[in-house]
Amino acid sequence: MTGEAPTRYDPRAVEPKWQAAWEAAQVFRAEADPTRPKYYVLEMFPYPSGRIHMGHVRNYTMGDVVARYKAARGHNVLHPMGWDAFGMPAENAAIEKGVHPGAWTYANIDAMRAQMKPMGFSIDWSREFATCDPEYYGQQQAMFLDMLEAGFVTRKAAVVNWDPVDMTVLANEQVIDGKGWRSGAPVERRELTQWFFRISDMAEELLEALDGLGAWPEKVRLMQRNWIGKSQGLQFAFETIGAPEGFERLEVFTTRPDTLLGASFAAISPDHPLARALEGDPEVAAFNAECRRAGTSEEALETAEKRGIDTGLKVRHPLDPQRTLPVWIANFILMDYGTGAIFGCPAHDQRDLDFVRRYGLPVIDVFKADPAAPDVAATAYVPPKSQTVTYLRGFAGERAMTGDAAVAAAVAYCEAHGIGRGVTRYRLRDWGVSRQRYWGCPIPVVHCPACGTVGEARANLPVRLPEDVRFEGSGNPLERHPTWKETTCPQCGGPARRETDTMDTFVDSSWYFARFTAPHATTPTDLAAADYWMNVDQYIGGVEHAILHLLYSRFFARAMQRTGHLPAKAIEPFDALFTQGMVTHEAYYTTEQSSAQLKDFGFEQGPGETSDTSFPMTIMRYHYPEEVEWRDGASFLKGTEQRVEVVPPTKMSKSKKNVVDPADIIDRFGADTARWFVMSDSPPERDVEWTAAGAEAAAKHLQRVWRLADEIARVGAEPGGVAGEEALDLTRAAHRAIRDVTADIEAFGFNRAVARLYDFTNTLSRAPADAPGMGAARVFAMRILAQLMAPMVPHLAEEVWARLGGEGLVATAPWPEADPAMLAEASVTLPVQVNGKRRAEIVVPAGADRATIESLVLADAAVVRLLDGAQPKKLVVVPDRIVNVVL
RNA sequence: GCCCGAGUGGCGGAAUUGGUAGACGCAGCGGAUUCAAAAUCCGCCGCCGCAAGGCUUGCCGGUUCGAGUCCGGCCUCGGGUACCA
Repeated sequence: MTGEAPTRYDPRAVEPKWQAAWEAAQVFRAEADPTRPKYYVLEMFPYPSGRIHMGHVRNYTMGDVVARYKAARGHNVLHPMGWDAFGMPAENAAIEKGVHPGAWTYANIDAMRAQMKPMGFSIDWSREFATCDPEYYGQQQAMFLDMLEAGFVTRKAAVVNWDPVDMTVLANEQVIDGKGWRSGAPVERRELTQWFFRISDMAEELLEALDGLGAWPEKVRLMQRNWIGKSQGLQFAFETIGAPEGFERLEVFTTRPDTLLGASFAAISPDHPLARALEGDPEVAAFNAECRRAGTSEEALETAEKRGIDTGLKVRHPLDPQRTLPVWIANFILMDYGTGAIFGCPAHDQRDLDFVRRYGLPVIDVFKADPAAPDVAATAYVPPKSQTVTYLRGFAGERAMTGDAAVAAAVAYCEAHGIGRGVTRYRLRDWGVSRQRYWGCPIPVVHCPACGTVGEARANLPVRLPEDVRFEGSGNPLERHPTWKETTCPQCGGPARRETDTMDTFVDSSWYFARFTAPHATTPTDLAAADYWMNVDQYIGGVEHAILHLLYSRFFARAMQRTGHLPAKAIEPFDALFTQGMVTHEAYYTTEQSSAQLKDFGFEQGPGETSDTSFPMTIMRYHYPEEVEWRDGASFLKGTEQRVEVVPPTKMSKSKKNVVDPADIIDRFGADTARWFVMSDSPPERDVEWTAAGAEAAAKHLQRVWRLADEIARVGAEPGGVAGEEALDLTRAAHRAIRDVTADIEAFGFNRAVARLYDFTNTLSRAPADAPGMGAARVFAMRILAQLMAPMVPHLAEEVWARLGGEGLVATAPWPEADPAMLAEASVTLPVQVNGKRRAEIVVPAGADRATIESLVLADAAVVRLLDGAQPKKLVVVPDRIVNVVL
């Protein structure tokens, strides 16, 4: 070894240097090349909020590891990046700060791109686009027109949250405790005519195709299956007694027709036409109005207290016309599912049981586990349909049968007696895409008084958003724009009005993956490019998109294929999916006492109250991690005596201020440290908690690898090459590292790959440097280490590679192959259990047979002692794994 | 409410198909180096117990020669719930 001090690794200098080298060699530029297998890796593109956060770093590092690994394995890799750029936050910024949504969005994109480039991701930036580019949304409008013509689009009424003060439609997120988030006014439900994609027509096909998605997580397929919600059941009509004209029959859908004899009431949604028809009764009107005050979200409806009102109407039981059931309006019946009307069977449905207990309606048992079982009391009896039960009031065959069989028999019986018919229903509803907002893709349709609703002429696309708009927080800016909506009808040429709804941003993200294959095409896609690059081989993103985004994309790919925008093979666009966890951090807050006045909450001043009528309240204030310090086993606001409350790690969010800015980490430690940290420790599908100590440890390790490489390079390889047992041991360890790290990367076990790389680094640094042939062995091992680390920490890997005289760039070097001859193990250590507890271990040659192992075990001192002269009852031998002696 | 996950030392986690629970890392402790410190290197490190030994993968029960892993019943936390993206 020479006496020189090792050079220190300086990421600030090294990282830009290699980024420039990759740029100069155009390493990440993707060009179609039919001679090589392609690989398309895609991470869910970001919303341009303004800053990248650790979640982005983790997501894109995972994709980058895959992209760099696949490139090293000889694939022609496509790894693009873009921006999901339409959406509400831009409009909120416009309202709050007076900036134009477009200016705000493009400034954010510039800022985020500038933060992302220093991360050294292997992205083909020449394919970048934002969904708010007219070149993108214009093509989206063209496809909308194709889909309109092909029958994939429809218009119908839908219910929205309406803020009566701001005169605007609210997103579910903007409804807090049933009140508008800005105005504080109680939200109303309002029905609007909206544009829909007819995704429900594809329910069966989307369901069946899930079976083919073998490289998707099972949980995502399950969630989609349940979301589509195929169910088979009976639809029939009750004959009503005393109902208003036109409501002589009440259509009901049930998945449990076998429980029809247990019906004790019928119930309809407050939004059911019959419920509306009865609003002449002030009590009914008041009840319905009350129900409509809650938000429109399923969560709000389903978690609300179960309440109802008796309409006084009756219906006849179809199997027993002498029996009549009361008709209730109940807040838990969804108008969107089935027919908006049900019959209640409290004995076998917990929600119905809770309801009848509250309102004193009868409970009628239909079946029991066995005839002697007690009657239903506090909990409904709801066994799986596959279970055999005994029907007490059977009308459909045998008394003892499974629920499934009974349902089928009940449907057959009802069909034979003209009571109803078996139907298949899906929970999946059509996809409403209309948004009454400015910052979205305009729906390219014109309303003409003469021709009706007409698609805009292709020559007029894109229908651009107007620039001169004002944002005041009320109404739809496009609707209020003085001239934008005035146009001429593309059919008759007469004056007409533009559609002022824009599209749901989920539309934008439902085809961007296809656009990346030909981002500058003058048609939505280029079929040759799509044919080469599709499908996405590996898609990576958050599990929060498991249902909506992925289902909409699957629908869109099918619709695009049928309108000629994608090849047939792309109807399932994502071959493999990986859902990664979030990056979390503790959150910190302090509380302070304050006072508030009722008028602060929008209440009017009461008669006896003066303007200073106030009440105490506690205000919570969040603080950034760097404002907090630990002292005497407690946390304080830095430099003060104020105690800080610590919230367990949650998703990093601006509102909780528990964010760590990747830019700060890059400034301090470099991009490789950030990349190494987010790949370490936590399995990628699970949440990872960001800690300052972890980041420092990552930086230290990378420095250590550099020192080791530098030292090995100084010593160099002796001319004789690898020789000697110790040098051979190190070489074997290198081959094992290749085998294990490769397997871990293939299996998305990045944390395991990192652990193995730590292990291998330890082995390498502890190998005796002066053993014979060790110089060559160490140079070989160090180069392997650099290559195996390259997908995670590409800059350090290039520097080490260059220091060791590696040829060209690691980024373009082929992935190392493990030599099977170097992997064989001579002997194995077998644990010996006695009665299932480990008591000894024996070393046997690899592949030793049962007899050899048995004789070794029975001769083992510990086993002999425990046997104490007796014969074992049983000897379980699993060759190469374990031995269990049963006494 | 409903659907889907997750729970292992002080902490993040590891553990082919049921086969040595705790790899690797963080924190901590001890030592070397140093005038001292930083940095670095070496060692120890689940819990109880002086020890022999016993206990231990959210809780309760089961299957098995053997359970973190399989089955049944809970608890807690997280994601989604159709206009957040």
